[in-house]
Amino acid sequence: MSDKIFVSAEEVARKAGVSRSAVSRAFTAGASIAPETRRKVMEAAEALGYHVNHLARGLMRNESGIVCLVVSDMGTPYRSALIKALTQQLQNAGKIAMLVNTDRSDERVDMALRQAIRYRADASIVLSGMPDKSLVDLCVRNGQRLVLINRNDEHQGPLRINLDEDDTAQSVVTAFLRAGCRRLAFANSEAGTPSLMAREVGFVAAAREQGLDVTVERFGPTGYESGKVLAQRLMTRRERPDAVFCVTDLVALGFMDAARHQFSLSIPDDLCVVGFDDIPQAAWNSYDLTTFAQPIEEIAAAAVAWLMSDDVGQSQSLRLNAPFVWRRSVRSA
Amino acid sequence: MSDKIFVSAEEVARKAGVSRSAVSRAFTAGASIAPETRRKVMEAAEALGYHVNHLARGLMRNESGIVCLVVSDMGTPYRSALIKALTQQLQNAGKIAMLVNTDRSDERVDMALRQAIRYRADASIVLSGMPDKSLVDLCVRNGQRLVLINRNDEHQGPLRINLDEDDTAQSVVTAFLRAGCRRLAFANSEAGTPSLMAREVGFVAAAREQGLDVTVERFGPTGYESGKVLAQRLMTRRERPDAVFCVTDLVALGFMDAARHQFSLSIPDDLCVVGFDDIPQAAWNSYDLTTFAQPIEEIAAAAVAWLMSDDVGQSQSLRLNAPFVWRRSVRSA
DNA sequence: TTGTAAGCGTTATCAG
DNA sequence: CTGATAACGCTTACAA
Repeated sequence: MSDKIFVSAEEVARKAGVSRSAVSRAFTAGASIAPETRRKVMEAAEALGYHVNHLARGLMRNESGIVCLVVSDMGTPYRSALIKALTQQLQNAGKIAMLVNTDRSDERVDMALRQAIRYRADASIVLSGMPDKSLVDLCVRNGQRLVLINRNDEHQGPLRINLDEDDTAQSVVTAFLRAGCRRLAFANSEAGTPSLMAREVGFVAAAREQGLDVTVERFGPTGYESGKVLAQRLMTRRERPDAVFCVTDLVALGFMDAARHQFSLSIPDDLCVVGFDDIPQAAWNSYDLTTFAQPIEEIAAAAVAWLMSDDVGQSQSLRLNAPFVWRRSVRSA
Repeated sequence: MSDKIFVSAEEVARKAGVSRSAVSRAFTAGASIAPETRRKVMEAAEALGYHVNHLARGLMRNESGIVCLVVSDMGTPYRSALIKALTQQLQNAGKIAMLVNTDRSDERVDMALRQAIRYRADASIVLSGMPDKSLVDLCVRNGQRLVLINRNDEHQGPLRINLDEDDTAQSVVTAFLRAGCRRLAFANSEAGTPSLMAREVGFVAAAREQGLDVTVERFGPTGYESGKVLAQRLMTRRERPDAVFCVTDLVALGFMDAARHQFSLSIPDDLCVVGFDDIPQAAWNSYDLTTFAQPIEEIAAAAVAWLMSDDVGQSQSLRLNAPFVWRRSVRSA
């Protein structure tokens, strides 16, 4: 199938009239080599089209330079934005991203981690799903770094990056109350991941503190279509909600579209809506959605910084803020 | 920075009481090994947490299993959908995707291809930008396969996948005429890539055949915000267009939002809009955009099939269809 | 600063 | 079917 014929350091050495190790040194940052020798090597390398074999280098150095990104739903705005930020920052740090798609079953996350191990990835970053504990242990035991983004769990060893959502529920409730809303609802998916469920629980609790009940509805995957269905369900209730907190922006946008086009509701006059993520579409004129901004660049920066750092770094947990973004989907006064 | 300590085949061999090569065979599909021996090996491997080192395997087999994806604007709906399809299909074919972000300068595409060569990727798939001819040659010379998606150019060696857009311009003009539109416009970005420019040229030509002039406007990058600016420019003209073909869906959605919210126009009553790509957002209720569907799965399938195929495959060019998707942004009668 | 030589973890070859 | 042995292309002591 493939018969690649790459030029090796040996050939470069011959052409440049130096030893094999001189070639190696020429391509190693901070190696002790005479400028003149390096020039000769580089010249020969350029002429022959030589490129260091990172497979071999990784084998020797015990450091592949590869970082494995484990992701599902990568077509989604939030996920793709995060992938973009991560690949960019990894490249800036001299690493290269390997991308594993884990759509379908959760078992795939384990497969992904296995791939990472096979390629001796320096680290893995898990954006979706939860790897089996035994595999996490295996990674850690093998000295492979592991970053878990938004999977609030109790694994030992890896870096866990989560959002600090202590205040979000409070903010939303306050916003809704100020807007004069009293019939609150929460639109959730059936994904049931910890971070999503925490959002629901927090909102219900915060509302109760103000003496308000929340109508909770859950349906399907976490996306636009589910938002529409959730609107159909919530908006046909006897006590129609006048404010809804949607578990993500995508759900919120679907909700808004159904509310407007199927129920002829006006937003924010008849219904206030808040989402979560601040995907680009949330800012589009048709929606102008009030939401919380995922600190994407900070997440990526934190992940990369940690996996580049020298210290052993025991199990560590990081909490980042998701700032409230005020737009027009909630009445202001 | 990293001191990974993975278990090697040697250790497994010792534990299983067999030779190193037996272990290798146990993990090689179709190798001649006794079932009992394989069982012993697998058992020991499982117990020790052994995983074949693909760096070493790639070195020996001269086939890394890596396919390099070269992409810019990966946060965009179309791009991320294509990445998703490609990673999925590559995995199904037993390959793994390496992702290189080439945002910023075009020179980065060359850097990306260099990375692919360094990791001895079995193939590279370029979704954005144009690599330098010398690098393409280098890849080809080294026996690395190369797929260029939507970069209609004249390189030798690689597989080129393009859309067959011969009929699209015609379809759009016909649709606009049927809707009773006479003042046509084309909203383009300033990216100036061949495929985008071909869209413009084709549309202008098709309109002229019907005796109609097209007002062409170009602005900024190819995205939502540019669409808004383009609307501002086109809709303030003396002869206000009553139909616009936007170079991509993202541009079209921005255009629609500006037309509606800044010029209070009704779509499709005052203005007909057609886009290109059929990103998920085009189907959202707020837009319901008539557009052409990128055959994403077919593109991915074609790319993967070609790079898995055995035949030497001389320079080859593939043209896929982008079906017209009728929605409500164009008056039907 | 340079070259020599050993070794990284595999797989392919070739006897047995 | 199995086990030794020689690659694969590179880095890194070590000695010169």
